[in-house]
Amino acid sequence: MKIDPKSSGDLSAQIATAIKDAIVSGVLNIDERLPSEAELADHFQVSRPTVREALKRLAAQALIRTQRGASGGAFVNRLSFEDAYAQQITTSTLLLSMNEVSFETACEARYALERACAPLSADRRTADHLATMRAEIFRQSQPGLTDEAFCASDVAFHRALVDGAANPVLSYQLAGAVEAMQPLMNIITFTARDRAQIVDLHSEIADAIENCDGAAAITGLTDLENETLRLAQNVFAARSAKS
Amino acid sequence: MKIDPKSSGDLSAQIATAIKDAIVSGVLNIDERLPSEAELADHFQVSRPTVREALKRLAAQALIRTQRGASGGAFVNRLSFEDAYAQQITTSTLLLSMNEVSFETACEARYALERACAPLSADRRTADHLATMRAEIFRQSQPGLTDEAFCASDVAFHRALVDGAANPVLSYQLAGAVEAMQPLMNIITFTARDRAQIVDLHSEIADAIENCDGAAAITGLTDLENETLRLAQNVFAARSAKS
DNA sequence: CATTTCTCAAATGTAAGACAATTACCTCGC
DNA sequence: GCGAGGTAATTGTCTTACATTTGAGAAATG
Repeated sequence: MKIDPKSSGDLSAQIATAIKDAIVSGVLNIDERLPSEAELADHFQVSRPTVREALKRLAAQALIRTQRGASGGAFVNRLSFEDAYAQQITTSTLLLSMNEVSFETACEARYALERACAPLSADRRTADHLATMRAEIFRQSQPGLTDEAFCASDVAFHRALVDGAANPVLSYQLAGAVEAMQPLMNIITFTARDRAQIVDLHSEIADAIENCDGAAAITGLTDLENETLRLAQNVFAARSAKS
Repeated sequence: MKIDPKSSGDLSAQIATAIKDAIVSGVLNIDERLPSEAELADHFQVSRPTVREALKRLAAQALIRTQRGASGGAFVNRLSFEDAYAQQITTSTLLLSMNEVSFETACEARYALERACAPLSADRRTADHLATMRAEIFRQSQPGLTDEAFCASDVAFHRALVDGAANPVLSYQLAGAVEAMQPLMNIITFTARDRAQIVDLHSEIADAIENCDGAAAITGLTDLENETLRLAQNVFAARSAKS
């Protein structure tokens, strides 16, 4: 399983890679126990702290979990969709915030992906998904809502739309695209009129999904994308005019 | 910046979270140097190995990079699209291999997402993208190709298609969906006739992209999805008949 | 005999100190 | 002025030790 080829980087990185390869290639199966830290240290001819650093690298990626006590140790972790969601969201968020991705680019990607889900969601949505969408629409129409809460509700609405497709792989992929947009959306300060328009479009989309009309849902999403872009342009124009 | 709230988990996990929050919230900027390990240990009132384990967790997520020597240390890393690609691909691959995702579900997600890129790619593809697609099509028509090489070329073809959309966020999202499918595709042993059909569909898609015809590209992708599903069903039927 | 409690061993979690390796910076000699 | 070498700072690694948790078996007790 565990040869350590003379590659580059720290020892802990090399060991982490070796173990990761063993997991990916199936040498180590799910829920199988890894050798103890002392045994690994002996095997790789390094000290225990070095092994521990390697294990922490893997734990950070949710590849293993550790348990203390007798018959404890490190176990290969089944990567759950929830773990993957979380990783996706933080990675996507950082990617957008650190790389000066234009609002247009991020928006385009998000709505392109959402439109991909729309026909499936129109086919398969359950009453539960519809109820969530309607509830978020209602919340969004409440006047006292802060901008942050409005955006959070927006995310919840779109999550329900995506989850309606009943395809966990799609949900996983979209989680990053939808949630990572929230910080960008938060910079738009919505006027009452803006919100009303968005809520109307949300209702239009929800209607289309309820009527199992995928094409109408796509149209609604496209309209929403254009509206979002228009609002963003206003904000950016006002900002550059001020400076 | 760095308070350590009484949360759960190991000390190293808590410290890693604290630093990550500082990065995400902007307290630490890109390329800014973190305090030295000794200073962090002093600040958090833990030992240096514990701090190191926390830093390794962050390094595993490409959030920081470290440098030895005087004026070395840990620096906030700009999360590049390439780093994010790599993370996405390994996460997606493990997610599919560890969760008994059906071939149909993965296939549906992949082609739904690709169809989302098709119109954009038809609009924006460069000669370079087209050339890559044609070259991969040519390679796929060579008779001596192994199944693995055929699948790898398939991935390269679809990557070019996706990259043609000229939207790095889309490329990032799709990288996982496309590449993670490869292990699943590899279980299909293609006959010569299968390959010819797939190559024809690839050509059809490339033609559509060349002619800036997004609708035709979507049609071609849908046909390819159906063909892929048909092949997979044959394989699964043959397999269950044998057992 | 059943049940509770104790103790022990194994494993991870944490700490402290030391040394090696690397690298920027400073000083000194020319 | 400039190059060579030394020096300090910092990460990388090793060693040793102790603390904490947890399961399992032994022992005590009803």
